[in-house]
This record gives sequence, C-alpha cells and structure tokens, in this order.
Amino acid sequence: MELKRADQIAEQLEQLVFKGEYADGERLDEIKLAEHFRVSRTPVREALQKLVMSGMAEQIPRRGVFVRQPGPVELIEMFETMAELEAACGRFAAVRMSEGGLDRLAKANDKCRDAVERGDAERYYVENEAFHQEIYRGAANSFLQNEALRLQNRLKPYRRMQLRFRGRMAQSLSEHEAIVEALRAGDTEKAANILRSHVAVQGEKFQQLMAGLKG
Amino acid sequence: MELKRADQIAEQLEQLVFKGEYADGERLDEIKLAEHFRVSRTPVREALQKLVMSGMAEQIPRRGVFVRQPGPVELIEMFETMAELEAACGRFAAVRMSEGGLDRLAKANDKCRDAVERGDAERYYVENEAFHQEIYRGAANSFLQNEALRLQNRLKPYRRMQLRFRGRMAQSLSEHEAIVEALRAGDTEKAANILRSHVAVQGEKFQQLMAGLKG
DNA sequence: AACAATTATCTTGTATACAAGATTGTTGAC
DNA sequence: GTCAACAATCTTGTATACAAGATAATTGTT
Repeated sequence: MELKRADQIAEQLEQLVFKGEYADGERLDEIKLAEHFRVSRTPVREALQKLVMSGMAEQIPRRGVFVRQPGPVELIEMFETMAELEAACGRFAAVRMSEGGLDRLAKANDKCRDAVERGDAERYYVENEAFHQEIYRGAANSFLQNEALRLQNRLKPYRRMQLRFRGRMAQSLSEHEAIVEALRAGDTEKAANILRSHVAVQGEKFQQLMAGLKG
Repeated sequence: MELKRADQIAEQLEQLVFKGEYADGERLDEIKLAEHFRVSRTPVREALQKLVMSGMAEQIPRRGVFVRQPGPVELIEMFETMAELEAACGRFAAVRMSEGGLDRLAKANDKCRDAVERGDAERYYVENEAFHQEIYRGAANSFLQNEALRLQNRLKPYRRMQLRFRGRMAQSLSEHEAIVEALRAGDTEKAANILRSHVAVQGEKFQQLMAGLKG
C-alpha cells in the first residue's frame, strides 16, 4: 500500500522541523512549500494539518500555520509525562510480560551493552529506543503502547542530545539492568519507580538538556 | 476568532460518532457528507482527517475513511491508560497544588456531593468531569493536562453510562473525599493509588461497562 | 452456466479557480 | 509630520475540475 503524496510531505516536514530547520514561530508558507515539493497547495495543506494535530505547529485561522518548537518548560513537561507513561508501562509489564517478551528485552539490552562497550553513541541511541519499545509492548496494552510510541517519537531529537554527555550511556545501561531485573521479578512498584527516574529529567540531566538546547 | 467551516463539521461529526450514529466499520462518504452539510468536499475531507488523527476513524488509502468504534478490549485499554494518567496527575498535584487549587477542588467536590444528594446523575456526570479537570490542572504540567483532557474527552460517552448503575455515584463520591484528603495531605503515593483505582475498570465496573456497550 | 477479462463507473487524491478575510502601503486630511 | 481611512495585494479557505486507482458490471469464452 502506497503512501499518498500528502503523507510523504508530512513526514518530510516533520523531519525538517525536528532538525531545527525552522525556527520557533516561523510561518510555513503553503505556496512556498508547494513549489518546493512540486505539488499543489492541496497536499501541502493536508500535511500541515497533520503537523498541527501532532502539536508540532500551531494554526491561527486565516493567518496560517506556524512552527512550534517546544521551549524549556514544555520540554520538561513532555519528559515528565514520558516518565509517567513509561512507569505505567513498566507497572503493567512487570505482571504481564511473557517469557518471550523478557527474552526479547534481555536481547535488546545486550545490544545496548554492546554499543556502550564500543562507545558507539549513535548505535546506543537506536538500541535504547528498541529496549524501551519492548517494555511498551510488554505492557500488553496497545493503546498505551501507541501513546508511548507517539511521545517517544516527539522526544527523539532531545534524547539524542543527552547521550552526548560523558558517563550518561554507562549510567543509562546500569539502570537498564535494574529494570530488567525488576520486570523479571514481577516487582511492579520497583519497575515503575526505576523507569520513572530513568526517563525523568532531574539533576545532571536537566543541565545537559538545557545545554543541548542552545547548540 | 471565528471557526472555519471544516472545524465545525469536524465537531459535529465527532458528536455523531460519539452518539453511536455510525456503526463500527461504516464508511464516511465524502460526497454524502458534503451534501448533508451543504458544502464542498474540501472542508469535509479536512474534517475527516481530524477524526482519523484523533483515532475515531481509520483511513485506508484510496479506499476511504471508516469509523472505528472502540471494542471492549480497546475500551479497557483506554480506561487503563486513563487511570495511569490520572494517577500521574495526582502524583504531581499532591506536591504542586496551590492553596487556591485545593479550594477549587473542594468546591468542585461540593457540587458533586450536591448532585448525589439530589440523585441527579446527569449533573454528577458534569461536575465529576470538572472535579477531575481540577486535578489535571493541579498537576502543573500543561502537556500532561492536555493529554488527560484529550483522553477524558474520548471516554466521555462511556463514563456517562457507568453512572447509571445503582450505588456507583455514592461510591464515586466517597472516593473523591479520599482523593481530596490525600492531595491536601501531600501524600503522593496515596493520591496516585486512589486515583488509579478510582478510574480503573475493575470488578463490578467491568460488568457495568460491558452491559452498557450493548444498550 | 460459471469464470475470466475487459470496460464502465465510482471514489479518492491532486490541481486549479474563485471568494473572503488580513496585511500592508498609499494617500489625504488635520 | 502624524494619524486615519481607503485601496491594493497577499494568504487562507472553499469550490470545482481533473487524474488515477478501485470496485462493480458486462460481455465473451469455455
């Protein structure tokens, strides 16, 4: 099943906004975008609506749509929410995860460890994502899983930044170990708590996130 | 600032889907809807996209959009997720809620009690919603607040049903009292736990929800 | 009569044309 | 020179026209 042009444009625009190609408050000109993508305004408008719906842009009627890069406050809020979603996933996963799921999780964590040992931050970034997605899956709640995936996707660019900092990868990995253990033990509260603080932005991580915003 | 026609249509369509006017899997015909609303296909298409984004309909490329009424499984999943979101709000609210916020919460609960005493289920439904929204607000996290509001809105029709059952209103109210108390005391864990089980669908409530689905 | 293939029709997706509100620039009055 | 009102232009929102894929129907063959 082929994607329609509007969806392709939406994805590309999403990437552009993620990359910081557009400054906060910048207007997304339908006509310019239409020319750029060599299409009419119609698919561009559909794509813009998608961006608006996903919160990456704001629409002011009869004025246009403007990109909405999250500021420090909103970023913290999103990470806070992500932490709670992950805690919720962990809570369920501790009770519901199958033996196979636990195996997949362990395997995913092995790949994370591998990346750390090689000092490959880029690879850790990818494998870490997969690790967390196994937990979402383990919650055995498709709706919650989708919500978690949605927010994970939006926070993607900022997670990436944090890994650049010295010692972060190793610490993250050691937290993973504790998470796997708690899930294997079926300890709901422990799993939820570790995951919450694993994802939450506190102390050191706060400075790192803020530092990343300027670069 | 005036709404555009497409948004009005989106809202009306949303209401129609909520009311169960459309069966699950039914196709939303662009042309028929355009005729019905006395408008061209363009605003209808925009409205349909909104429905798809909010999860109330599914789009199959080159086939059309079809309404997606949640089945029992998805409903349970949504309630589970809602419970976790509310627990998260409670967790934050216990620490962050201002004196003014606590007052508003108490006032909202007074109105709930009033509705119970009058046996006015419809009014309780409204005031209960406001009560919970005060908690979302009290979490002092706009992003989380919006997520909670979004899901609360989607679950609206099903919450309404549950209140029809004998004793449910009184029990709900007594749980409210405990919630207010925990928040006032700043007891994060207690607030989170009570809210979770207050919202979650377990035991009796499960049967009630299922019963409501058939009517 | 049943099945396959081709054609007709219908529906979505995209392009273009038009309408209406918003912004900006100019002109005129004080 | 400044402010206000009007006009010109630009941009969004809606309507219509066209293109392409999907479904249904009809016809031909076995």
